[in-house]
Amino acid sequence: MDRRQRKTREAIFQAFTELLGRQAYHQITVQQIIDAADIGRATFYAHFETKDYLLKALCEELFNHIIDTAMGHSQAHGHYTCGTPSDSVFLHLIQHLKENDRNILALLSSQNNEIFLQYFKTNLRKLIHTRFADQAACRHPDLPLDYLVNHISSSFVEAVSWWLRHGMRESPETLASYFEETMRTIL
Amino acid sequence: MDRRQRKTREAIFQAFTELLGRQAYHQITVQQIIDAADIGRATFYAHFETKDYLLKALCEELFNHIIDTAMGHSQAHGHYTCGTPSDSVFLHLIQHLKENDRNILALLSSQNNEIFLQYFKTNLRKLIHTRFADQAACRHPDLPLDYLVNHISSSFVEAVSWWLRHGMRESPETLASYFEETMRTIL
DNA sequence: ACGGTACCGAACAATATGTTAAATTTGTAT
DNA sequence: ATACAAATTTAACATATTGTTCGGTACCGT
Repeated sequence: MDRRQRKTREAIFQAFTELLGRQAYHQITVQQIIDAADIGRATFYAHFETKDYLLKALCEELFNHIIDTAMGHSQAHGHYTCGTPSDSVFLHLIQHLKENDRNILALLSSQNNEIFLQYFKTNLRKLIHTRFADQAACRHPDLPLDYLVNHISSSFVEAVSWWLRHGMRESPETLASYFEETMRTIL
Repeated sequence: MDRRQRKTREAIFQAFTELLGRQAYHQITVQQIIDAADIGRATFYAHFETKDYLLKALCEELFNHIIDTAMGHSQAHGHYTCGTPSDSVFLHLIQHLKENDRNILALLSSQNNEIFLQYFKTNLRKLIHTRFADQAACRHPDLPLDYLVNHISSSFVEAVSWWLRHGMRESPETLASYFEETMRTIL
């Protein structure tokens, strides 16, 4: 990819996330992004068809990265933590979030959370499915697998969301233990 | 309230919900609502300052009603079902949803679900708090009450959301039993 | 150094928003 | 039944945003 393209694309993402930290998504105008990124109007539309597509691209970059590293983590350490392999993944996810890459915490906690949590949830379902489906299904043969996967992943996202709402007072370990406790019967 | 006001307010709500069944909230314009409701432009703004306020008003009417009746139900039948008072409330909630008052199912399931689920969740937290706080806190003294309430209510909303996504194939009783099962340790 | 391509800047039509004013219809209280 | 009050209508208005177009400029990769 052309160097110029990378730079403006990065500038747009940068400006966009910075704006998202201050205002709700719906209230942000393309013009604001253009001004903040300091680019020409036509340039923006050369990169993204719409504000919605920009959001989508940002989310994909963000969550694909998070889920992928978590995926790698859980696989790499899988055979070292046979006893309770679950908390390992979730703890790593929380810790990774706390590193606040690209100011993701602001995006997840602010007025925009509905949008981002939706993406988060969707991506997480894949992880949970490949990682814990067998385990959960074995413990609850009477529940549909879909239902279980949905319950686990949405519960985790809601736990993180709760954590953010309350100013992240708990340590990642504590939060992970909270989550683990509510999932005791399931995982 | 003036009869004319009631009628136009109702017409606006009617048109709005009907539109929400077909398009996403953000894509709906005030003009569309005006046309569908067949009212003058100024009239709309005399009733609602903004599209967002209209949404808020609709949500409040919708969920206040649902939660209130559920609240009443649980209190009225409380002493008859001392054994498992929990499923009673949740089952009634699901059944009430299935009656599809004001086409609420379309709103919850369509592209707008994030918005409505958010309202649903918020209102449900109050119900859960006054109804199950003691019970849950007693079983999990080491978890913050906030966390528990959030977990229960969001799990229920996610269960309903899952149910809708899959075409409501299960009966309300079955869904309630699924939910009950995942909440076994907690409630 | 050269060809290609990404950027700029300005202008453009189209559309949506929210407000205002006067005229008209309707409700309600007496 | 009447009269006053209040809601609705219609049309016009300024403003803001969107997405596109085009000629010109600066930059990249080879």
